[in-house]
Amino acid sequence: VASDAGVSVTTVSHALSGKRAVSETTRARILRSVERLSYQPNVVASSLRRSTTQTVGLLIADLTNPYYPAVARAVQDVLERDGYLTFIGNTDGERSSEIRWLRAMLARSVDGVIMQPLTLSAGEIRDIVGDVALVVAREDDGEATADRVWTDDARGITEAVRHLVDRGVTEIGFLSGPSDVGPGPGRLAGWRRAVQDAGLEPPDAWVLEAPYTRDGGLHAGQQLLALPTRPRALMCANDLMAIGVMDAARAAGLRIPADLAVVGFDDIETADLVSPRLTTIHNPAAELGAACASALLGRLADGPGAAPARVVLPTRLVVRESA
Amino acid sequence: VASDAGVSVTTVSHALSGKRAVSETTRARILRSVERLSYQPNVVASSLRRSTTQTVGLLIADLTNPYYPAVARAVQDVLERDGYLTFIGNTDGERSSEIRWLRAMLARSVDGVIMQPLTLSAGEIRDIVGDVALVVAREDDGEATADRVWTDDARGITEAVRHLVDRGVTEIGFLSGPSDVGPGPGRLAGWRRAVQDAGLEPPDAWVLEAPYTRDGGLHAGQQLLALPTRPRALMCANDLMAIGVMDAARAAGLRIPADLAVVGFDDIETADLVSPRLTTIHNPAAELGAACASALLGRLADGPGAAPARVVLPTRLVVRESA
DNA sequence: GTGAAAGCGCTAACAG
DNA sequence: CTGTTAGCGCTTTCAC
Repeated sequence: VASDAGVSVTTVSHALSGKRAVSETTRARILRSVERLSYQPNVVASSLRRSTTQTVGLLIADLTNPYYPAVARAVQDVLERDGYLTFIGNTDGERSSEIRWLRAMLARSVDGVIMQPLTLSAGEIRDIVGDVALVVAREDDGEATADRVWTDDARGITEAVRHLVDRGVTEIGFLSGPSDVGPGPGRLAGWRRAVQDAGLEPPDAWVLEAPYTRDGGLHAGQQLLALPTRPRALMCANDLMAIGVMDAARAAGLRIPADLAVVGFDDIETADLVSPRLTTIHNPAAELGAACASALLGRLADGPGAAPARVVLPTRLVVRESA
Repeated sequence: VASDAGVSVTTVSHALSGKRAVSETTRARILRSVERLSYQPNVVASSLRRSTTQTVGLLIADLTNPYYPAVARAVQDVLERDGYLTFIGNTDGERSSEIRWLRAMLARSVDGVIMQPLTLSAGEIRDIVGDVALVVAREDDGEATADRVWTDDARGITEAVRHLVDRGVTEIGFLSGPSDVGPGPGRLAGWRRAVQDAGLEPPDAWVLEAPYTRDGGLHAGQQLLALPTRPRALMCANDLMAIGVMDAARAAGLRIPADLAVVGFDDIETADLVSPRLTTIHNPAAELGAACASALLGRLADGPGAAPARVVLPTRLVVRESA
C-alpha cells in the first residue's frame, strides 16, 4: 500500500490518522492508492500497538428479559457515536457466568466494561478487571472502585404504597425476586421502609420470593391465594412476575384490582398491553443505559484519576388499571 | 510469565494451547506460574498472529423489537460454546446503517458475520465482507454467495388463511410491513398466493402497508376501519402491528374476533398476554438464531470451499382468541 | 521435549 | 514534511 504510493508506511499511517502534517500532494496520492487497493486498516494490529481496542463489554442478565434490550440498545447507541463496538454477555445472574464473561471480554482487551451485576460486588469486579474502565449499574455499596449509575427504586415503591393507601388498600404484600442478589434486596428493603412509614404492619406470610419470571409470579401467586388471610394488594419486584400473579388471580376467579391489586416494576412494553393494564413502577432502562455509556466515555476520556461518578435516576409510579 | 516458570515463551504457548507435547512436570510448573501471576492470554495479539479473532458480528434491525433478542440470545448461546464473542449491531433497517455496521465489524476482523438484512442483497453483502464467513438470515434470492437460514413464512400464512376460511371468514385483508424490504415482500406474496388458492379475491383497498410498529398498526387500523366496506379479518406482517390494529378496533368499539379477526406474525411473548390473546403465526426466532450460528460454525470449520448451506425453518399458526 | 527467532500490521519515538 | 527503527504479545517454523 505504501509502496504503491511510493512512500513509507509511517507516512501512510499519519496521512490516514491525521496525527501529523502530511503534504497535500502525498496525501492525495496515498488516498488514491488506498482507494485503488480498497485498503482497510487492520484494527487489531492497531489495537495491539496502541493497547486500545475501541471496544467495550456489556454484561447483563438476559437479553430475553424485556427490560434489558432497552438498556443494551441505549448503551450501544451512545457508544457507537464515539466509534465503539459493544460485546454483550448474558450472565443469567450466575456468578460463574459473570466471571467467565468478564474474563472473556478482558482477554479481548476491551477498553471498558459496563456491568449490571447480580452476584458480584463492585470490589470483586474491580479485582477481576484490573485497571480497565468500569461502570457498575447497581446501587452504591460503599466501594468507590467504579463509576456507578443506578435507579432510585425506593422512590417509586414509596409512591406506589402511598397510592394504594390513598385508595384505601392497606393490606399489602410484596413479591420479591431472589432476595440475596441484584435489585432484590434493595427493592424489598424499600418496600419494608415504605409500608412502615405508612404505618402498616404486613405479616411475614405476605412477603414472598420467586424467580424473576412469569412462572415465578404464577406459582407465588397461587401460594399467596392459598393463604387463610391474604392481602388486598401485591407489589411485585418486576413486571413479568406481576403478570404471572395476574394469571394466578384470574385462574382463581379474582377480579383485579377489586379483589387483588397488582403493581409491577420496570414498565416493560407489555405492561401496557396486558389486561387489565398493569400499574407499575417505571424503571428508566434506556436512560440507565445511556447514563452508563456516558459515564464510561467520561472515564475513558479523563483517565483513572478522576473521582468516581455516581448518578442516580428516579423511578416513578405509572398508574394504569391493575391497582 | 515464562521467566517465572523458567521456560521459554514457546513452551508456555504450547503448554496452554496443547498444540504440541509438553512434559507433565513443566506443564505443572507453567500452570502454577500462570495461576500465581493470574496471567490472561492476550487474545488480540494472538489474533494478529493467527488472523482469527474468535469474534463474530451479528446484524439485526433493532434489539428493542421483541423478536430480535430471542435470535440474538440463541446466536450467542451457541457461539459462546465455541469461545466466540459476538458484536451486535442495530441497523434499524437502514441501508447506510447496514453498510456502516458491516464495515465497523470487518475492521475488527470478525471471523464471521450473521446478518438479517433489510435492504442489502446477499450479493451486496458478499461484496462488502469479501471472503469472511457469512450467513444471511433471509430467503434465498438465487445468489449462492452465502450460507442461508430462513423461515417458510408462506406456510404459516397459508395455514392462517385456511383457518379463517374454515371459520367462515372470507373477507380477509393484509397489513404488510414496508413492502420493498426485508420480510415484507415475502409475506405479502405468501398471502396473495394463499388467498388466491382459497379462491378469494380481496380488493386492493384491503391490503395496507405500515411500519413494523404498534403505531403503524394503529394508524393502518384506523384507515382500514374508515373504509366503506371493510374486511372481516386482517392478517398482519408482525405482532406489534397486530396489537396496534387491535387498539384501533377497540377504540372504534369493534369486538375481536366477532367484528374483526386479527392475526399477527412472529408470536412474541406479548402475543399471549394481550387481550384478547393474539392468534398469530409462530416465527421460530430462537431456532433461527441457533441455526444461523451453527451454519456459521460449520462454515468456519469447513472453509470457504464447501457448498452453501440452505436451511429453512417452518412457521405455524398458533390459534388463540383474536381469530 | 524444548528454545531461538521471525513476523502478524500497525504506531510511536527518534532522527533527519 | 518524511523515513528508519523498534516493538505491542503472541504463534509458528526451524533447529536441536
